[in-house]
Amino acid sequence: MTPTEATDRLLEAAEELFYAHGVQAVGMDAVRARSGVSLKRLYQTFPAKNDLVEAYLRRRDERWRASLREFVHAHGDDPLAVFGWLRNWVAEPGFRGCAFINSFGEFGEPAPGIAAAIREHKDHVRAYLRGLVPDQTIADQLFSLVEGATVLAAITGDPGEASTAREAAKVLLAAQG
Amino acid sequence: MTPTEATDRLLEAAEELFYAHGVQAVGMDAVRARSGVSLKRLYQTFPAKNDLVEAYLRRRDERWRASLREFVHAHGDDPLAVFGWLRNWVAEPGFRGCAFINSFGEFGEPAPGIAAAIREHKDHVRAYLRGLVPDQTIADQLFSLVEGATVLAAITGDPGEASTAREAAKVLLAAQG
DNA sequence: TAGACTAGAGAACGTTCATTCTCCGCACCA
DNA sequence: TGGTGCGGAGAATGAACGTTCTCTAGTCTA
Repeated sequence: MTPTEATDRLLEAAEELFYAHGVQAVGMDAVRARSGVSLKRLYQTFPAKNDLVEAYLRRRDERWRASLREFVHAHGDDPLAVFGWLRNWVAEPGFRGCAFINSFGEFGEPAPGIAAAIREHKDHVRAYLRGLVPDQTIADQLFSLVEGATVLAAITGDPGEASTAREAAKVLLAAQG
Repeated sequence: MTPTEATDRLLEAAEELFYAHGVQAVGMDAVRARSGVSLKRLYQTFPAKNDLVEAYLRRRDERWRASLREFVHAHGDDPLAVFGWLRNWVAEPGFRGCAFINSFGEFGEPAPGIAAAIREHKDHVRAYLRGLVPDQTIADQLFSLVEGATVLAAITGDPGEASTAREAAKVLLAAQG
C-alpha cells in the first residue's frame, strides 16, 4: 500500500466515523479497523489524533464547498440554488449537521489547528456567498439562514428547515436585489 | 447543607463548567470541587453523569427562555427585540454559543434524556417565536436566523452577526407583516 | 542462503475518568 | 457516657483510549 493510498483510506475512514459518531467517541483503533491501515502506519502518517482530526476537517471543507459550488454553478450561480443544495444535503441519510459546528461543540478549547480549520471553513463559505451575492450584507444574512437551517434540520431531523430558509432568502434577495 | 441547596450548588457548578469547557472535558471531580458538594452527595443527587447533564440542560433551557421572554416582553413583545436580546447575549464575556447545539455536537448518540432535552429546548423556542409572530412561516424563518447568528457569533467571535440577523428579520417582518 | 530492513498484529503502558468503597469523625439519642 | 448512623474525604476499581513497544514474518539484496 502506497503512502498516498494509506492517507486516503485513513481520511475516508476518519470522515465516516468522526462525522457519524463524533470525534471523541471514535478511538484510533476504530479508524485503524475501518481503514485497514495498521496503527503503526496511522501514527507515521498522522503523529497524533489531533492531526488526523484537523486533516479530516480540512478535507471535508474542500469537498463540501466543491459540492456546493458545482451544484450552484450548474444552476446558473443563482444564490437561491444554495438552498436547493442545502435541501438535498440535509435530507441525505446519515446527515448529522455541520461537521465544523459539531466539532466546535465537542472541543471547549480545541487544539489551535482544529480551531483554525473550523474558523477557516466558515470564512470560506462566507467568502463564497459574498461572491455570489453583490450585496455583502445580504450575503451575510443568507449565511445566517444557511447555518440556522443546518443546525435545526440536524436537531429536529426535519429537512423542511431548508425550504423555510429558502423562502426567507427569496424575500431578502427580492427586497434589495 | 439541605438537599435543595446541594442540588442548586451542583447545578450551578455544572452549568459554569459544562458550558465553558464542554461536557466531556469536565470530570465529576471538577463539579465536586467547584460546588463544594461531596462526591457521595453528588451521586446520591444525580446517580450518573448523564442525569446531571440532562438536569443542567433543562435548567438552562428554563432560564435562557425566561431571560429572553422578559427582555422581549419589556420591549412590548416586539419580535425584533429578540435580536436585541441576542446581540447582548452573544457579546457577553464567556459566550460560547448555544449550550444545546454544543451538546448535540458533543454526543454522536446522546443518552435519550439528553437528546430529548436538546430537542425540547428547540421546540420551546420555536413555539415562543410562533407566539410572538402571527405568521408561522415568518416565525420559523426568524428562528433560523437566530440559530445561525448564534452559531456564527460563537465560531467567529463577532457579535455583529446578531445585528446582521436583525436587519434580515426586519425585512422579513416588513415584507408580509 | 544469510542478513537487514519493513510492515503488520497486537500487547503493553500510562493516563483519565466515572463510579464505588473504606475509613474516620461528629452529632444525636438512651 | 456509650453507641449508632450520617456525611465527608479521598483512595480504590475498572474501563476506555492515545500512544508506544515487541515480536514475527516476509521481502529484497549480496
